[in-house]
Amino acid sequence: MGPTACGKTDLALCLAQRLPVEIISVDSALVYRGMDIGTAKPDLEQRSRVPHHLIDVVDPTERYSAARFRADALRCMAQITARGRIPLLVGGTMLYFKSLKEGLDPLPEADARLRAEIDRRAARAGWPALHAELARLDPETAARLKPTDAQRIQRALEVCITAGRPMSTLIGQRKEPVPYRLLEIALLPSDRSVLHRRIAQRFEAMLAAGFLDEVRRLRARYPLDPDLPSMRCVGYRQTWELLEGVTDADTFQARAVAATRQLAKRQITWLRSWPGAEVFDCLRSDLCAAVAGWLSSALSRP
RNA sequence: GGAGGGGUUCCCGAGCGGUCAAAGGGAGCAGACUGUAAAUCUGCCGGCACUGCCUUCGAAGGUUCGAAUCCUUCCCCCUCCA
Repeated sequence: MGPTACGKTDLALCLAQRLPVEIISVDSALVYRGMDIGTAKPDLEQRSRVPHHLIDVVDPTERYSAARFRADALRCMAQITARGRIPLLVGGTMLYFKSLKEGLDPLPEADARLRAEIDRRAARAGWPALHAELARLDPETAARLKPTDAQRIQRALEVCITAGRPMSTLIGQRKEPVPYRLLEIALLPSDRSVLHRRIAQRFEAMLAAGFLDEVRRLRARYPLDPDLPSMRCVGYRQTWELLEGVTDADTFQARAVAATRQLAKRQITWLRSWPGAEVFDCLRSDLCAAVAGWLSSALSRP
């Protein structure tokens, strides 16, 4: 587990040379087919060296979810362990890690029609009005949500309406934790400014590698719109604005890099309070050896 | 050379005699997070011995009970005429 641009891919490939692992991507952006450059997806050469899973599993027009990730990851873990190998879960989507580790309550899944309906009402009445409605359906959930938190209000209403009962009564019940022993490793940069520099340099490299053309091709190939989860990914959202002519090139680049820094910050916030994780400085030069050493000794303990 | 416009807290940008440490936005920092999570949301954001004090609105003077706001000189920047 680690923030963007901290070196997860390199570390995973290095570890794969020392341990019998297959890699499972824990990343909400790597799941999209055709979104390669902007997501810093491991390339085909890298993926040919070690089996990778949960990369390129949906089109950018589709939606993925934490629940779907959990099911997919558990299936992969079963298959990998059946082959006598070790699943190496690598990524920065902390909600996915959490869902996998702790399980999810049996909530209804997303309902696109209902969400569209809720959006229409919000456009008319405003989110605070929908928050007030949630307070009638489910006071407990409304109390912990801010009237400004559109996304969670929408989800809570969706759950209450489709389940026919308050979301708060469905939560905290029978969550099933992962049926595997986890060795949790958190990568954190000892110096944030170094990570920020890496992020900027990596974005330059993405542009040089044809990131803009990648997005143009995606737009030509799929009926995309800026509200899709895929097009709200860091970098893609800003590129969309550039291609639509609402920003200039300089603003675009500054915004994309800033959005990446902010993503890293949120990931770091998760990791700081992640229970049970062994923390390594992702900037140390002997990172792979250090992690491999810790892993093999942890693996040798029953 | 002539005519205008402008220099504001890290950046952009409002303010145009007191209610101004100075709107708003961005960046940054901190945090929250159950099927959208690379999403969404919240707080902080000049300094300090912090219900107050100190430093700040290009620089230096001046007017005033009181100035980022008015006057003078100076230093930069931009537009236009030549």
